[in-house]
Amino acid sequence: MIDIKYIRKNPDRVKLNNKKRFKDIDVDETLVLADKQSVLMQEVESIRADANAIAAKIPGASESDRAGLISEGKELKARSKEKEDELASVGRELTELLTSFPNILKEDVPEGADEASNIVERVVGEPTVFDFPVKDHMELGEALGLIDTERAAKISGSRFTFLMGDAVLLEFALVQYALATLTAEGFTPVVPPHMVSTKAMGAMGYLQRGGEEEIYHLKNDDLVLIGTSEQALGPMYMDEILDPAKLPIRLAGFSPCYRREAGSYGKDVKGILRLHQFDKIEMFSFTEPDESDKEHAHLLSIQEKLMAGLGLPYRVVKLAAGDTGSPSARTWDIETWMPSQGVYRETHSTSNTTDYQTRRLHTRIKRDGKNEYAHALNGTAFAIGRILIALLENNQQKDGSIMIPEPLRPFMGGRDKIEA
RNA sequence: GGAGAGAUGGCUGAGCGGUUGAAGGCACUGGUCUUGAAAACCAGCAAGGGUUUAUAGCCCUUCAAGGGUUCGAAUCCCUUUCUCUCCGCCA
Repeated sequence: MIDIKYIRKNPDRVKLNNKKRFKDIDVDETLVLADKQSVLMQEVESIRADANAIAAKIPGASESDRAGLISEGKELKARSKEKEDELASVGRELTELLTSFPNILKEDVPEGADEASNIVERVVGEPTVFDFPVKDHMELGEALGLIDTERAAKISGSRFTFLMGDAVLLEFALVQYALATLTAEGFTPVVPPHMVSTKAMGAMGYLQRGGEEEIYHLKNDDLVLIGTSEQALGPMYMDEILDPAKLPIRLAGFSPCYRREAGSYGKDVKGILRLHQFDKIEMFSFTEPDESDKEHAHLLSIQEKLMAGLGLPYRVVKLAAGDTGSPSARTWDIETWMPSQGVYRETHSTSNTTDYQTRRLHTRIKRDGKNEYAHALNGTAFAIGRILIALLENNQQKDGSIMIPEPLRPFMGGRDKIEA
């Protein structure tokens, strides 16, 4: 959600921003509605003030005055009720409109409708070269007893998998490596609830405009499964006022991610690139408003540090306006080289959501006696499925074994390769 | 899952239809006293929103959350959530 005051002050900038993001939202209508709301609010408050004044007179009033005051009070009450109903309906309409606004993009975000306009900022490492026929992660994984999607399909359907054996050890090695790196950076490891209330999910902005299609809903309990730990970490400080001295708050969430993948039938059906369930370590930061840009660069640098440790070839991409998610003001993706596909695929993402989520969450900080919305940022440390693909494919040897990156070896019993 | 008790300001704890936005205590802030500190004494001290140059004033809202009764609700009624005790179940 963006600030109505901001829209009022900069209507043209908001219009331009929406246009860049290919969102057709009526800014003028929103402003008309907002004005209507503030007029109504003042009317309601003034009626209430009158009603309060009358109620205060009654205890001391004479018997003869009493009846008159009470009927006057009744009248005001009825008038106030009428206005309140009107105000509530305008409020609902306005909130609905406001939540459809995307965040205001940072100046440096490239224009363009889709990923074709994304900017490759740098390429690190060279696409891996093999002097033998390259196998994809499924061939490798099945041969080594790491991945069994067929049996998973039998019990759960498509887009599920059994990770087994060294794949599991590799997952926990990645988790350990990431947590060691992140705690050194001041992150607090967090295992969050995997189910959150629809209220919390709604406050994170994931339930509007078709968002609910993507989310598993446990209807008996009105809980939803998180699609990323961000959805549990963001609402953690809902309705709280944070002490700026304690910022930034840096959280490293480890959790499964549950995704219905409703709109992706037939896309990436092979292997473990796109699953209904995968584990992920996610970075999440709350900062002061003027620190979020610096923090965003920092999150990206941590992602690159983690990648450098694994020695995988990747590139950093800044997403174009149309490819940037609604809550984000700027998003960088890290795309890692996938030898079997011969392309870079997204393995990491980091977004500065500025005050877009914190405004709905009412997560604020008090500075110089004033309340301001904190800024929130998120970034992938490792998404287990995709990083496993990259590791298996890039590190495969001619004999079908997989070299283990050096930083993971201490967590793999000191071994340097996975073999049959 | 069953039975009961509860939720009030930073903390503690009164209030149980009408100057109660909320007694008292602790903590905190300022002052007197003191070489300094402590103690004692005096004074101040909730938050959110609107209006405003204002962290002045004025107005609205807030005693877990939501709804209701009433001219008037922290106080009465309903619903929900959470906490505690006992029983049951369980990793």
